[in-house]
Amino acid sequence: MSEKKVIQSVKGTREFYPTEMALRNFIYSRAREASELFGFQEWDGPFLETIDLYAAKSGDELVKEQAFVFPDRGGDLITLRPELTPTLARMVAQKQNELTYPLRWWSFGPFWRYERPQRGRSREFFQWNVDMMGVNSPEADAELIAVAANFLRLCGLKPDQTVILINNRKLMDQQFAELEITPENRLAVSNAVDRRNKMESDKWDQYVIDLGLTEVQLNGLKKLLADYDLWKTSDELVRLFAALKDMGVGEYVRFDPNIMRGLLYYTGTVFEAFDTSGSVKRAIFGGGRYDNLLKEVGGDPLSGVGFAMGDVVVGIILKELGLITDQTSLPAKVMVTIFDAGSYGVSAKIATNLRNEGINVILYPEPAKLQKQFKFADKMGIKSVVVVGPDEISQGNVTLKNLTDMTQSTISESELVSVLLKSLK
RNA sequence: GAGGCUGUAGCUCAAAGGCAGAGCGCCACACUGUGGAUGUGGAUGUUGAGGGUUCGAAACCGUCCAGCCUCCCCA
Repeated sequence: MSEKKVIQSVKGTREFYPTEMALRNFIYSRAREASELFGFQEWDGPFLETIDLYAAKSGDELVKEQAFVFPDRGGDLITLRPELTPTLARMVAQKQNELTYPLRWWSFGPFWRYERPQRGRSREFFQWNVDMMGVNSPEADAELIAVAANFLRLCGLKPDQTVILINNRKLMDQQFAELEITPENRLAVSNAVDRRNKMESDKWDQYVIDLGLTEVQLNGLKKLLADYDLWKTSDELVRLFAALKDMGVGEYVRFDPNIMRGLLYYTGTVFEAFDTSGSVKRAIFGGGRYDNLLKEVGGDPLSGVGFAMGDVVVGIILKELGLITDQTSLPAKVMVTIFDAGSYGVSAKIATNLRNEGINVILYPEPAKLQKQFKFADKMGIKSVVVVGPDEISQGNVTLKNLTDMTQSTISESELVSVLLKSLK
């Protein structure tokens, strides 16, 4: 440790020690549970893709600036996948007429983006993707939001700790039209809306004026963005919020006209989730309806709705709120000690019997002072320790110590399994 | 890609040009059949890397690397 220099990991990559792995698995298991509650099927695509797949969305900064691209030995440009949606579009397009719709798919896997690592953002991350394709209705949109809300609930995040903000691109487009904002200008205005909470108020006003809007339009826009009842004028949103209520997640959602989302392909409902403490300003997840995705990869038009969630932001929030109740990193609840070299065989057989009953057991790997073995058990969080010394062996007994309440009792070896099964329940 | 802050023991940090330290953790013993407590003792560093200035650098200067924050973008 003192002389050799440890070679650094690649910048922005993740190292999952058992504690971090438990967090990742916690997120993965909750994502799976939420997905499966709604009948979604798990799928995955390649981690490597050609750059052409992403080039279909030309002009996309995601690919040009933020993708890991390198030549393979044949000189072709290979990309570490920065997102899943193009892969989804291709895989659906390839079997478009064989698949059964509405199609409900979910996926959880690694992605890479070459950006500056900072809080909530790394170059390597895991992302949960959930999509429904082949149906276009506010109720379908509501189902996706309900999956996401159920994930929050399963993680122990309460409605007062997180909120899913919802808007609709069509509604905003119509409002922009009423303000007589030209169609060419609407994208830039959308981006301005996205950036509004990052800029000072008067600077933002000037920014919007610089885009070519009049004072009247600016004031109309500001009034629009403050109108939290605007959703009542949209049939789609009225139906969406009704469905969300019926699906039991009304507490988690709120209309917010300021949610636009940068991605160009969203055409209707859009949504993003945040933690209300504001400790992490980034969205926990985001998604929306896209109606024209398959055309770009050669398929027939097929509408869909989906969202994606990275593991980094939600991981920070779960850690901060102390919600990691999972004991995934607990290796075993039972440890069998080795009293001395001569009794190793007895201990090993006891451990084997317990394992045959499906109990996870650590057998101390060598004779050592009991003190040392107990200390190890304590540090590993093991609940029960079995001691098999000369006194026990001569009587056919074992001593079982409960490290949680410090009690211990000597019982016959034949009782051990049933006593342990009972206490571990 | 742009701007700012930071980097000292495993961790959190002190030492403000003059002997590299503390707390916690770790290891051993007290305790040869029992963990967390207590006591005693012990180990640990190319001060992120490599240069420069200086009699002398953890400190000052520039370079590189890494982390954090803001912007860009986004999960």
